[in-house]
Amino acid sequence: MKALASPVRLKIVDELSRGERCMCELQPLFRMNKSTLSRHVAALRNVGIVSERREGVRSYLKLQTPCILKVFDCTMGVIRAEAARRSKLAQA
Amino acid sequence: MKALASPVRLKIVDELSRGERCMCELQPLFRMNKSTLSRHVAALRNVGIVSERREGVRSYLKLQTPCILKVFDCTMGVIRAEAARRSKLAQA
DNA sequence: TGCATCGTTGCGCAACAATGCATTAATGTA
DNA sequence: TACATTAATGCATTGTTGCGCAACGATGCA
Repeated sequence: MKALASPVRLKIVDELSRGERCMCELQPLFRMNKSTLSRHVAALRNVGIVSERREGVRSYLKLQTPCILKVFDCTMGVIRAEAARRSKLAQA
Repeated sequence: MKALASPVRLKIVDELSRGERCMCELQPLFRMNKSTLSRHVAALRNVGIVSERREGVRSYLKLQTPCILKVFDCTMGVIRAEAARRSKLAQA
């Protein structure tokens, strides 16, 4: 869960949910230093959420756990329910 | 996701998955100071994972999001797959 | 009112996580 | 071989989180 507790890593997972990507393709999507991005990806690899396939000098990343998309669904449900609850409170 | 990125809070969710509990029932399950536990519970309440019902001096907590149990399933799957991968590597 | 119980909040400290810079390792190409 | 590209790592700095202690607010009861 810690590995998913970061907006940057969630965005990486989201991007990989649409297909394999190499580090160099991810870099333009983030403003951060490439070393920082590398460490975020490493965090996801270390826990097995993402797998790596090297091809020459490039390393291609793949989402290893389709069920994570269900996790996102659950999360969005919680967010929506909480937003509804708050607007109801504000109205009252 | 940050709210679930803590062993303590995961244990709280697990306990609440078996039914409503008050703070005073949770306290014996943890060695920590009650203030710390209170903060962990507050973190879960703030994002809407857990809801609260006051009854006199006690506050009863309830898991608001059954889909979280599916998240646990997914997580266990990742953990098992990663463990298998590692033992395979170690063997080779 | 006085007192006990349940839970929250302010504060300071220690541990941990995220970041950029500089460097290094591995691979491909001229 | 020399050089460029891709990715990982060591280090220092900064920001965030977890924790216990002490104090506080709220409720119930004698």
